[in-house]
Amino acid sequence: MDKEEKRTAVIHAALDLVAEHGFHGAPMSAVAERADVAAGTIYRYFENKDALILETFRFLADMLQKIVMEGYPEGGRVRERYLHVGATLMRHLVRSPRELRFLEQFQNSPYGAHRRRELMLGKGDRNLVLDLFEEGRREGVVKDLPIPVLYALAFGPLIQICRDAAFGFLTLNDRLLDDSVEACWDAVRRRENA
Amino acid sequence: MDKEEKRTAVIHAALDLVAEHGFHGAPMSAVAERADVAAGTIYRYFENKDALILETFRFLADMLQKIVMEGYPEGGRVRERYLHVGATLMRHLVRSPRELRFLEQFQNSPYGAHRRRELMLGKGDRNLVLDLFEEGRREGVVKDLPIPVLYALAFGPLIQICRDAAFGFLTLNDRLLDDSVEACWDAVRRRENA
Amino acid sequence: MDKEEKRTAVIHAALDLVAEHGFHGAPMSAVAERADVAAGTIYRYFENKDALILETFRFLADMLQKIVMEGYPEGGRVRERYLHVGATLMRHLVRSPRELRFLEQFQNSPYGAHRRRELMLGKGDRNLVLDLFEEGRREGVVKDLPIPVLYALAFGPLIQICRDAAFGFLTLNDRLLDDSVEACWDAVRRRENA
Amino acid sequence: MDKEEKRTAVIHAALDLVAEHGFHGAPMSAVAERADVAAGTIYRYFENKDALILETFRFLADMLQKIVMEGYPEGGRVRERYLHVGATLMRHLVRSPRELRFLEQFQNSPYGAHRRRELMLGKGDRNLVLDLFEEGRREGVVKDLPIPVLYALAFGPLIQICRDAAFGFLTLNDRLLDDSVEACWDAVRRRENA
DNA sequence: AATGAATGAGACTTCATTCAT
DNA sequence: CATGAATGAAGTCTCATTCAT
Repeated sequence: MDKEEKRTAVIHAALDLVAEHGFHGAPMSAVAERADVAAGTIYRYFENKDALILETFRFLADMLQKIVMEGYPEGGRVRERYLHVGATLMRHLVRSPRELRFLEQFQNSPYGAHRRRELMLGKGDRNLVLDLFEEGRREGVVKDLPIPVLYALAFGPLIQICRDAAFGFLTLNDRLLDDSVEACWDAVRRRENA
Repeated sequence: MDKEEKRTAVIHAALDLVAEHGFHGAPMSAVAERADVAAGTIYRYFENKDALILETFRFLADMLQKIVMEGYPEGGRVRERYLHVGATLMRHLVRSPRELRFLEQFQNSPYGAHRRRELMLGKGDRNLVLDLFEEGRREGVVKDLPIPVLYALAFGPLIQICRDAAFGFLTLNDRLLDDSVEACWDAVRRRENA
Repeated sequence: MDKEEKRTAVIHAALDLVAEHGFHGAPMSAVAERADVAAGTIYRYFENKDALILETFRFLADMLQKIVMEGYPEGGRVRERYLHVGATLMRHLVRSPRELRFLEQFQNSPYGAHRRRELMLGKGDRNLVLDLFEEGRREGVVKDLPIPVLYALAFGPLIQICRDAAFGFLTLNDRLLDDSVEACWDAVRRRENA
Repeated sequence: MDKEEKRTAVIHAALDLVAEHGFHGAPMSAVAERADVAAGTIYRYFENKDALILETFRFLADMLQKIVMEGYPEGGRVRERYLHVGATLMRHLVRSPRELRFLEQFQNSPYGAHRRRELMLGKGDRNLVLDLFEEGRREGVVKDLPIPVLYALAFGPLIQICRDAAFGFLTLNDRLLDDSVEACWDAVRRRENA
């Protein structure tokens, strides 16, 4: 196991444990054991527990961004692009309840209180969703509401629905999944528009 | 201070501390101090910490239900009734960041993992929101989607928006608040309808 | 064992262990065990390890001051008063190698770096040794040197000699003890004087 | 960097770190970093941390001895020779608070508990100070007290005074420095003598 | 011979819970 | 019933030392 693999192993272990048992149930000792490294080793890669959790989040956020970018209809209409993002995101999360659980745990925790907005907004030069909403507003396709509101309308329900699916409150098939994304589009689109 | 008062004092103390500092910052000793009772006394009223937190959540959920019931347009149309619930809820939470914070902390924690659905669905003989959605579907006013999906579409964004407001990412005025609820209604209503 | 006894037991345990094994060899767990209390109990009486060590030092310093005050020739000449303090101090420390060792450990440690001067100078309204030196200088009995220098000349060797005795490098009888104090007096007294 | 240089680099690093932060603040990893060698390398030159600290002390003790021997008035009178040793020692330590701090840290630590006497007594065939005192006693110039007592009287205060100067409790000029050594001489000399 | 990543024992401290008063 | 001191398991993190490269 080389250096990078070990780092990744720790991140995966943290992801798993937090997803399964919450932050409370993910002591560093357990993370170490699951990653098959010694407790002290974690501290060579991460300054402290906060840093580990934060990097785990970033690892996940990066991954999601990559997934969403695959097949992204670059030149397409705002609606098509949003539907792609929403559906791709859901499809992935529904199949990865572990990641979903982690994101949930993270969002409302001392760790992630102020990082929420990093998710899915991209962190490089390009900000996928922000661009989408701004363009949509300019074109009059999307309601003239503040970005955080649009963000909440467009993605809040999707994640919650995946969560319900993960808990077994709901069975998600492709049809229902698409309908959910479409319903969110109804929330953000201007009513005069299709 | 009689028995019931003491119980309530403990619940309020727990609510405050969890809201302010998270579960992490709400040790039983601090709850006891804030409630002005001895640490051991809490255990006469609540079996353990989990039970205390859970009862605190229920206390809050009951309170929200009462608030939402006030001025509820019993005989009105589905749309009006939803708009009342959504707007009343937001208006209250936006002014009570303490309660909002607690609910957030609770939702994604070992404590509340499986209790999420209790909120706002009522727990007595009557289930406000459930009735609303079922009636709406029957009448063809609301999309024919599973209840959890409708629930996510209708309320998920509202709470998230309040949270954003609490964090200062957003300034909520009455207009924006109403527009947000209206947008959620767009998500759940059948497009053929107003 | 009542409250104050327990506090004292912890202080004694800390004193013993630091004296025997140095700060390094006095982990809180060992202090707890020696004091016959649980590890957590210590923290009811002392905020943290630093505080425990500091209070242990103060306990000792107070004790020494009391011992030195016994039989102190209040109205006597400076020489007599110094000889009393020096000899009483030595006599006590020679019989209490534990206390001696603690004081040594304490002096040059992160804990006591800046507290050195508290020792024996008294902390209340009255400062025994300071008064002694100032009076001696005024009367021309003591050399006109800064207080810290006088302090070093008058007490430094005494403590070192006790230490040597504790380590067995030296056997101290009453005669030798008195001669040592007398020699220190020679260091601080003006040569023209007896 | 050849073998001996590397050894010396490690010793210097240990000296610096212990002086600046105490033993507590001188982990082997930090020593290695400061010495610009790998952590493991230290163990090729020193069996363990204790050994490193001990050798650092010896390095310092040797250095001090060399310094004191410079300009030593070999054939001179006991008084002159003592004054030379005392003043040279003080002058050096006052300008080298780093070395002073190390010696302090060392003296009362698990490391140096029993090594104190090595300092300044020389370790080769010749024992500078011992010879001085013995000769002084024989000639009747020095009090007839055991060597450790004379040692404490003659050198204890000097080091303490340097320490006070290093801590800023005292400002040492040449005059005060000489007076201090002279005062110590008063402690060891027989009163009938000059 | 040198490296430095890995180890894991152990340090300090917190806190849910109990129980003698 | 209430109290709150006591408990001790468990958490985070450090660091002397080893060993594969």
